[in-house]
Amino acid sequence: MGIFLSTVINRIDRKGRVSVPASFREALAQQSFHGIVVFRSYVLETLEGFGMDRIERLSKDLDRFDYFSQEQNDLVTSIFADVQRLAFDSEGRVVLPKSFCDHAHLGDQVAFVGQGATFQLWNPQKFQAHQEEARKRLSHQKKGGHGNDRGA
Amino acid sequence: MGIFLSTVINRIDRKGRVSVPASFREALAQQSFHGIVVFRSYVLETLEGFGMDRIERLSKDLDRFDYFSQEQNDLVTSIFADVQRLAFDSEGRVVLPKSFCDHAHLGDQVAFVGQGATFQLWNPQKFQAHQEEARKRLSHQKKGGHGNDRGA
DNA sequence: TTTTTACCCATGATAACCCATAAACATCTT
DNA sequence: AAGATGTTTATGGGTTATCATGGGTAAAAA
Repeated sequence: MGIFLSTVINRIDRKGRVSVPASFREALAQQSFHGIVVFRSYVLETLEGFGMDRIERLSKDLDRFDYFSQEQNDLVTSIFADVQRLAFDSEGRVVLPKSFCDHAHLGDQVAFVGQGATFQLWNPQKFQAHQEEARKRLSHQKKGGHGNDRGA
Repeated sequence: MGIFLSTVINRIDRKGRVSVPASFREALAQQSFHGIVVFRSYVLETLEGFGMDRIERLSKDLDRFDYFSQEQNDLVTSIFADVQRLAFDSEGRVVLPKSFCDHAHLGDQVAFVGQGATFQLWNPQKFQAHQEEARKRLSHQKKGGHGNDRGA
């Protein structure tokens, strides 16, 4: 499976369509489902995305007749219930549901942000702020003494 | 076997019919029985649903347990005795028994809620509250300490 | 009969599909 | 090195197919 790298900002047209970056589509090329899988982060104002195979694996992992694990139930109703399968059109675009655009405060642009095995969809301004904070945290950590965790 | 994703709210018409979402029907496509299998959750005010093959597998799984355990008997009574097989009409709709609508407090709308290998039927308002609670619990858990910060 | 259940067709809204253009990028040529 | 050319990618719009929903009617059950 390919990996998702760099940040690409694309436009949302009046029909709500966005091109998924070509490099991301390439990373998803050999999947069963021709499209992406997206859900609302329950921590950040962003959308989490990846390929169908990943959600299928997660489904197998969580498949059980155990109704009494609170955390598992929470995960299932927060993720599977929320997930949208967004199929590519013939040009490699998807349409984001309105509720998802609201959650991530998307206007007429989206930032596709590679995260390795997954990616995120951000309001470009919000992402810039988020990224700067992340970098600041890391550099303070370095100056402060004890080392990075897996930092570059 | 396909998996059940997203939440779709559909209307119950005056004859009691509801369209099962097309994506759910697709997930059930290669099953022997052309319809869904539903029973009342014994934990929540919701209906649990899936395809025929799964109830057959559940039957096999329970077979391996102790025949005379209390839990076994309770499960069998709670699930198998309660299960309804609901066949699709030519448009992919089913009719929910009145006792089931009462259990889940269904009025003229149902939320079909994907849970991966299974799905649930909810009163839309009740589900929204239920989902928000689940998300809140998860996000507190994340912020609270141990996990990574790149939460879903 | 009266009620219920299954099947058939009609319609409006929406999402998928097709083609056209524009912008970005890389390659080749002179 | 600059310009020309070709190719991939992103964007825009129009048209068709699919889906959810509603109603009618005939067979089956009560």
